[in-house]
This record gives sequence, structure tokens and C-alpha cells, in this order.
Amino acid sequence: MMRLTKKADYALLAMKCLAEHSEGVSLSAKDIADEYHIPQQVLAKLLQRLTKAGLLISHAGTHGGYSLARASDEISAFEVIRAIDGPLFITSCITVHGECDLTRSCTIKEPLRRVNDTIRDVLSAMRLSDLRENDTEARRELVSLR
Amino acid sequence: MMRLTKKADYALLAMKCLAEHSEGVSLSAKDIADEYHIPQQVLAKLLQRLTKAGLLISHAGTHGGYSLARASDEISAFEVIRAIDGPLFITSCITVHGECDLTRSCTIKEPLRRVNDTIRDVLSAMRLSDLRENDTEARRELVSLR
DNA sequence: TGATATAGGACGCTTTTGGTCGGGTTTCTA
DNA sequence: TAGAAACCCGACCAAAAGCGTCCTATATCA
Repeated sequence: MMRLTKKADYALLAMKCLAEHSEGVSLSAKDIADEYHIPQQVLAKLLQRLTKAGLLISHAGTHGGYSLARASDEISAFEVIRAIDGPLFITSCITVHGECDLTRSCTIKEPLRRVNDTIRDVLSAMRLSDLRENDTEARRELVSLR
Repeated sequence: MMRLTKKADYALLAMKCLAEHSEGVSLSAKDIADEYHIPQQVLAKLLQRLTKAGLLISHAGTHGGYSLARASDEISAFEVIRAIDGPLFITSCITVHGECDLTRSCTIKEPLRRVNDTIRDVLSAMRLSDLRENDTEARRELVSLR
């Protein structure tokens, strides 16, 4: 339940990968797909969407590829996820129009909206720079889980 | 993205409905389904699952029905959602086994697990008693949104 | 001019979701 | 004690979403 799509996972991985390289360097869809064993065509389309969302800059042609449109600490996980999975709504109740197809006496809408906001805030606070490989603190926590 | 299923919505509504009645009173699946225009058979199965999860107590027979197994401030939204939608995992990366089918150099797992925990905490803090109809504070907020 | 990229539409397979149908069992009550 | 009213539960179906592939077009560079 309430799971990010695999595509959003892929996108986060790819963005993190780009964030690990020095600014301006560009990687091709193939480069990234190979590193993480993601189907190349799938990743290609994800990167295209991230580009259209203004999070990446693309360069066509030989030795082309993608690079971050902004510094890695100025791109949030929320932006990446939203670009791929669409707007964040925890419940079908909450839509872009704010409507609810159930009866008006539905009072669970408002508390759930607050949950929604919390999730959005947490994801917004999480920057690409927080995901980098050389985050030793995260590494240690990770290992301790096994 | 990251949406609760309609069934979880239904379940929350039903639980809230039961929470609004004085303790011990039991409502039938039909009663609740009619009030919120939920397909009766769908709701019936949801209530059965909530019963198996220990959140409801069922009474068969004429004038039977369901009642909360605990006080409304001792049942969290998280429990209801988990009973219906299954365990909460924000990403396909995080499974019950803690495995990850991507490469080991996947460092986004740990930060996402923290997001996961946050969502779980927020939902756990939300009790059925917080969802009740006569929560005037929530009411006011709701109206102010229009 | 050919190789290497991005850009993007069309399709198909699989899983999930939302819902129905039909047949049980339990309990109350007339 | 029969039947009505409720819970219980598996099987099934249709629609939607998710995931991936194929194919073609376009841009850029050596």
C-alpha cells in the first residue's frame, strides 16, 4: 500500500547518481541504466520526463546525456517523485479539485489532508545531496540493519 | 501516486462511523454501507478483515453487527489501513525481508526508510477519536478551505 | 555520413483494484 | 422450530495501472 512506483525509485536512483558527479558532467541514459541494471528504454523515458519537469538538462548527440539543472542540494526528492508519479494525494478523496464523491458528512478528509501535507514536507526536505553514496552516516545505519 | 486504496478509505469511514456511536452499540454492514453509499458486499468483506485483525467484534444473527474492539482513542488509522492494505512500504525496495533487487550500491533505501517511518508515526498518532464528526476544529478548517 | 544520443508514440503483458455472485453458518425471534 | 437477518468466505470478472519493449524521428558530433 501507498508505494512509490518502481519508476519513481528508478528516477531517484538516477538523480542521486547524477548528483554524485561533479557539476556540469553529463551521463547518458545508457550509462546510468547499466550501473543500476535498469531497462535502458524505461530509464530513457524517465529522464525525458525529468527534463521536461526542469530538473535535468539534456544534450543530444554523440557524448550527449543529462546533467542536473540545479545544484544537488536544491532538488528535493519530492520534485523528482512528483515529476514521475504525478501529484501526491494520499487518498482518492483528495483530488486536484478538492472534491469528494462520498457524502458530505465525510470527516476523514481533513485529517488525511494533514497526513498528506506531512509526507510532502518530509519529502521536500530530502534533497538529492542527502542521498549521496558517500554519506557515511547513512551507510552505518544501513549496515546495522542486517 | 502513493495513494491509499479505496478500500482503506472505506474502512476508515466505517471505523469512524462506529466510533461516533456510544461504546458497545453495533451496526450492521448494511447500516454503514447505506449511510456512505458503499457497495454492501465490499464493505462486508472489509469489516470481516477488520474483525480478523482484532479491531472489531462481530455479532452474527438478527440485529447483529459490528462494534469497536477497543475504545476509539486506542485504535489508530495506521492499524486500520494496515489491516486492509497490508504492510506499509513506501518503496518496492523495502520489503518484509529487507531485500533489494537493485545493486548494493543503492543508497536511497535508507533515507526512504526514514520517510516510511515518519508516515507510519503520523498515521499511528491519528486515532479514530480524531476523526469524529463532531470535531468542530476540523470542521472549521474544512470550511475555510472553500 | 554514420554513430551516438535524446524524444516520444504505440503496443502488450501482468498485476492490482474494485466489485459481483453464490453458497455457506450463526443467532435471534415469532 | 422455522425462517429471517445477519456474518463468513471463496471464486470470479472487468477495468485500470504498472512495467516494459518496439519502432521511428530528430539532433549532434567526429
